[in-house]
Amino acid sequence: MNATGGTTDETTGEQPGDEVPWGEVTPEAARKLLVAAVAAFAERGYHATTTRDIAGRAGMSPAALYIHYRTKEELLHRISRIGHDRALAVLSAAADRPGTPGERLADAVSSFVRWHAGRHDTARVVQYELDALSPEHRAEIVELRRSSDAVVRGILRDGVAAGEFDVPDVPGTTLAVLSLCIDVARWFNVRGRRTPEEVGELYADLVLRMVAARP
Amino acid sequence: MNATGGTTDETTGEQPGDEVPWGEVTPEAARKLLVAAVAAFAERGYHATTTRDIAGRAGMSPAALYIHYRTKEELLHRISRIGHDRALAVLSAAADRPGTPGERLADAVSSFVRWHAGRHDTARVVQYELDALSPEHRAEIVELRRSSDAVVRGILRDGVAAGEFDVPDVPGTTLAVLSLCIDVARWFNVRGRRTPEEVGELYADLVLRMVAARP
DNA sequence: GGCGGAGCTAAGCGCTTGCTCACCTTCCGG
DNA sequence: CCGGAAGGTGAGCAAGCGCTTAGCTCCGCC
Repeated sequence: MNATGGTTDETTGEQPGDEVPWGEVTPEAARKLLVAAVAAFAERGYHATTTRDIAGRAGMSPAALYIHYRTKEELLHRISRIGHDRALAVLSAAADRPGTPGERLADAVSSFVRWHAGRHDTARVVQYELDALSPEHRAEIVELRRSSDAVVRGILRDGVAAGEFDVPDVPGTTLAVLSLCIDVARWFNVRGRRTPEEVGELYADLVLRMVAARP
Repeated sequence: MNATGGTTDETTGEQPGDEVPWGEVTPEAARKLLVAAVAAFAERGYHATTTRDIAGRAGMSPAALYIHYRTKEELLHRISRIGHDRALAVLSAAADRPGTPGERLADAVSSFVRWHAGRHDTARVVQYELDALSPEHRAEIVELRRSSDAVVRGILRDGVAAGEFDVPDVPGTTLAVLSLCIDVARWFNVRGRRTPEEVGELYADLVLRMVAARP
């Protein structure tokens, strides 16, 4: 079915289970357009990006976009939906692994941060272009976000119950932890000094200090 | 000159030294346009806001904007410049007050957070519309941002030198602290459960835990 | 008491935007 | 060998954009 025999996968250095970046977007042309849109939205923002710009980056004519997507907003929605699903999957996987609350929290934070740093263009679109979505699509994504919140809050509650954490304000601290991780997408620079792994480790340590019980 | 005799100041409940929100913008019409622009940019983003929208909110015709500002981008630049100056002033004032590094850090974080929460519409424009500025204007603002970084890094260094803090990675922790504070502008909601003061206190506590030396 | 300039508006210019449509390929089952 | 769907293009439409301009009103000043 795929037009070219050659593989055009960009190796992104994530876990082995991660495959091709946007492999789930099935018609090859639709995938190319979506990848181009992610790059454009991340660089300039949704409203400053034109459909001609997206099509141009994908090496196609502007009209081609409307064969695979009804509107520019639907394209953003597809990106947001898949991106949020991925981020939530990364977070949940870490949270569900066995271990002490401290180990699970460190794992969750470092994984989540690694995703936001490594896929920072996707993450930027997903986290910062929410308001460009239609009200219905926005509501759908906000619901996913509540799930992320629940995952982190769950770990904190477990740690408090086990006497391992000292967290006076669990909802507030959950908010702070997620905010810290998400904002990585804003400032992370590929040409900067830190790798996604280093930032993940640093942040896991900082978050553990935030919640650790004083002995 | 002003049409109505009544004062239209919105009381914003900041420190007494803070006066009218955008008092330094001198022709009254220019101030009204700028206030309208802040509201519009914060709500929809710079690129999704039209000059007609700004003028409409200010109760004027679209052409009036170009009497006081050369372009829409200059309006954004004025907002960014003044906003960053204010935020940096708040941060520096707290950092320069006498006290232990711990006290100064707590004071700096709570003040900075209070500003980002209380003036969250201004902060949102200032922190998240940086890329809409022209390269020259952008560079100017980035320079201001480096000053904020230096202020926080200075406190951390002092605390480490005094043996009060345990911070293995000072630049990285500086980044995290500032990121945490700045991102408040993104999620803070006036109709939410927390007041700016409460968030400031919570965050000051969390940051102190991040850097505290283990006894 | 007429004058000049500052402040503002109605109208609109030139251009770009999201999106459409008539038409052209390519490919595959009968 | 051919008919028709699927996927793509060039040209372009209506609407909206940032910004300009001609002209009006108001007011301090000689």
